[in-house]
Amino acid sequence: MRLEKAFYLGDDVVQIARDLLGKYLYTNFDGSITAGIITETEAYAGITDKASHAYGDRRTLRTEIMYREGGIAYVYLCYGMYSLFNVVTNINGIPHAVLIRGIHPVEGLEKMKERYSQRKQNNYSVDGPGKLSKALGIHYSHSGIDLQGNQIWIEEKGVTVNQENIFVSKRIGVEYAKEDALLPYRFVLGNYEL
DNA sequence: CGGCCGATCCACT
DNA sequence: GTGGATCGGCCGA
Repeated sequence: MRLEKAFYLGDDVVQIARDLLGKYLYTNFDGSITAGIITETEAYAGITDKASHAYGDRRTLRTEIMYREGGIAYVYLCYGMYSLFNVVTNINGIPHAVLIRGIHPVEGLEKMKERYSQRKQNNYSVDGPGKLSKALGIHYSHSGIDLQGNQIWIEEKGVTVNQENIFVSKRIGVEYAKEDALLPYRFVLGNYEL
């Protein structure tokens, strides 16, 4: 079952980040479907969050995507070579987003491998926001696309997530955000049952 | 227009 | 543990 629009419109981005664990992230690019179970997320809480690109109500061509109604992708280029995939949440005008940091591949493994063909080591792990975007064929040019469409979408497929198996921590790589860097907005899924 | 820097990853010591 | 790759976005002038 594809997640309905309402899932993305909630105003608690931290809870949504937690709820996305165990969901299936699908893509359909260049003729192939690839998918993975979401295992790691981070919440970015808009204009009051110093780690967010929208901190201080910074409206630019790039961040404008996050201000739109929830249920679309926000993808941006990081360190000049990595596309990082986020899910936009909340109503129009509030720039909340959830960064997907890790997945467990479940479908289209050969295609993912192909996208990694230039890598020297045979390591198909997709723990890491840059790596999973590459494996799934997500590019920063895809920023703004609708998650109800046929290119990127998320499904609930009955994975049982026990709250005790969710590890909570501060977010990665946001030291510049000072005190907000310490917020417990990162969620990692340990064991789960299909 | 110039310059700085990043929600990363990999190779190498 | 460390540094290089690599470039769009953002800011200040």
